[in-house]
Parts: sequence; C-alpha cells; structure tokens
Amino acid sequence: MQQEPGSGMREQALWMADRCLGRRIARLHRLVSRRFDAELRESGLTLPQFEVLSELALFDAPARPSEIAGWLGLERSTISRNLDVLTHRGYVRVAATSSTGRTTRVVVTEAGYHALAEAGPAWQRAQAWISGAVDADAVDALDRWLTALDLDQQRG
Amino acid sequence: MQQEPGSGMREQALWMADRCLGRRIARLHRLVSRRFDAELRESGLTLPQFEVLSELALFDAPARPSEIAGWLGLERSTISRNLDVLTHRGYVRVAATSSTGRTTRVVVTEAGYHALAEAGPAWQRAQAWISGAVDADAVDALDRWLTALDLDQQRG
DNA sequence: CCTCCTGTGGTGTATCTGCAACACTTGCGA
DNA sequence: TCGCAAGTGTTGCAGATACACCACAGGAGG
Repeated sequence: MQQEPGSGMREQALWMADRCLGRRIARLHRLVSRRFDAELRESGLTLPQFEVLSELALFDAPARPSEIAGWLGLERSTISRNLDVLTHRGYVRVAATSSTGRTTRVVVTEAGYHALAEAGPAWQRAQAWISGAVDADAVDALDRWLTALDLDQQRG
Repeated sequence: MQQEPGSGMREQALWMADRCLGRRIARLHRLVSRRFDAELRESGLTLPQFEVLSELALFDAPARPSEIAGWLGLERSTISRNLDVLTHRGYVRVAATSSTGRTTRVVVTEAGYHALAEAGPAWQRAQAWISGAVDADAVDALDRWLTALDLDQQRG
C-alpha cells in the first residue's frame, strides 16, 4: 500500500473474484441451460419456451403477459415475443384481447400440454443429470434463494 | 387415462413444470445477472467481462483462451470476442501469439486490476444483495453443485 | 366530462451468445 | 521425415435478450 499501489488493488481483485456469486451462478446457469437446450432440441422447445409454457400450465388460468414476466424474471418484451412463437405453434391461445387487439390473457392449449408431455423424456434426462449431482438440500437452498430474492425485489 | 388422454398429459406436464430445476436456475441467473449488470454498468463492465477478468486474475499466469472457456463454461468463440473487447480497453494483454497472429496466452494488465478494484463498490452492493438473501449453506450447496457437474461433464 | 398518471403490451435497436465451419498448430506414430 | 488425428483460435450466421421508447387502457381527481 505504501510503495505498491498495484499490490493492494490486486489483492482486492482476487478477493472479489474468488467469492463472486454472480460468477458462480452464471456458470451454473450456462451448464444447466446448455444441457436442457441440447436435450429439448429434438422436441423443438428451448428452455425459455419451456419455462413460459410451464408457468402458464401451473397457473392454470388465463394469465396476463406481465404476470408471466414477473414469475420468470423475464422482460415483458421477451415474453411478448416468446408468446408470439408459442401462439404461432399452437401451444398457447389468446384468451382475451383488448379493443385494439392487444392480448391481455393467454392460456395453454391442448397441443401445448401435449408438447410438454412429449418433451418429458428429454426433460427427465436433463433433470436427472442436474439433480443427481447433489443432494436435496441444494435444491431447497435454491428455492430459499429464489423466494428471498423475490420478496426483496418486490419491496425495493 | 381411459377416456381423457389430455388429463394424464396435463398431470405429467404440471409435475414436470413444478420441479424443473432448469427453470429455477435460469430465473435465479436472470435476477442475479440483471442486478450485477445494473450495478457494474457505471464501471463499464458487464458480468461476463467481469467473469473473464476475474478468472484470469485468479489464475495469475498467462492463460490460454480455451482454458478460460472451460473454467467459465463459456464457448471458445465467446471468450475470443470478450478478450478482444478487454484487450481493446487495455484490461488484458496478449502475452504470446503464434506465428499466424493467433493469441495463445493472455494476462491481466495493471489497468485490468485497476478496473476490477474500481468496480469494487458496485460489485459489493450486488454481492451483498444476493448473499444477504440466504444463509451460508446455500453458497456451499451452490459450490458443491458446480464441482459435481464439472466432474460429471469432464467424464462424459 | 375532461385531464393527468400509472401500468401494460408491443416494436426498434444494439448486443451478446452458441453453433457450425474454417485454418492452423501440435503431437504422435509409421 | 512424413502424414494423420486431435485440439485450438477465429469468423459467419442465426437466434434470443434487454433496454429505451411509444401507444393505449383504466382510474383518480378536478
């Protein structure tokens, strides 16, 4: 610190780099995302599309696009485009529109449920690979993390 | 299952959607990534750039691009482009090239360490937000997950 | 009834990533 | 020494995402 300003900087940089959570979570996401995409490719679904379809199926009622965006942590615009794709394929159906033609509520069609079911084996392979790598505690930790961050984000 | 083929499909789809790990990890990544990018923006670094710089700093020796790609779970091509950007900004320096001009080894420059240190406060805000959401066990679980998947991927 | 204002859906643009393909290098065995 | 195979850095291309922005809807208040 006295004669070597670079030395202190370097120390701090290493400390940050070593414990950076963003780095680790991003790496986990890339590993998992690639695996899911590779497995799901044969079914024609990407992971984000699978996510949208899943959330919509879980909600089990006509949902507004902005709701879906909030659940998934995705941008509203991204949801809008993904819904376009899914609607075009017949997996999702517009349940209500405003007077100007904007879609206000969407639901999963029978074909959508069928696509999800058809992706089952591929999904299971990816899921088994990931869940088999660790114990159940890790999954619980992941869920706690998500709910905590969600609550925190809603407040601020 | 007898007269309602859609019923069984729907059940399976909900089961998958509910426990899908890809969905949850992707959501966590989006939340975390957005936060880091937002905080780091003022320092001019994106999360991936920060990751590359960090790994390189941790390695503390001239590293080959493909090594970095392996550590981060990123594509070689993505590393190549990010290194271009970082080199152009002076944060990274090419330490060795082949006869055809390909970069074979890179190191962090003094300016790179300086950039990392300068991003410290912003990084700490994002890091505190995320790590403050859960207990230390979750971080351990995350690390276990990464090492397990990494080992599994190296084998096959 | 009108105006403001918040929230929402959609579009344009820039950027980034991965995949596929290419050129080159490195190391091994004939 | 000469191929041949595996690995590496780079680039073209297609796809997806986020941010900024715009147009519209639904209330609150005058």
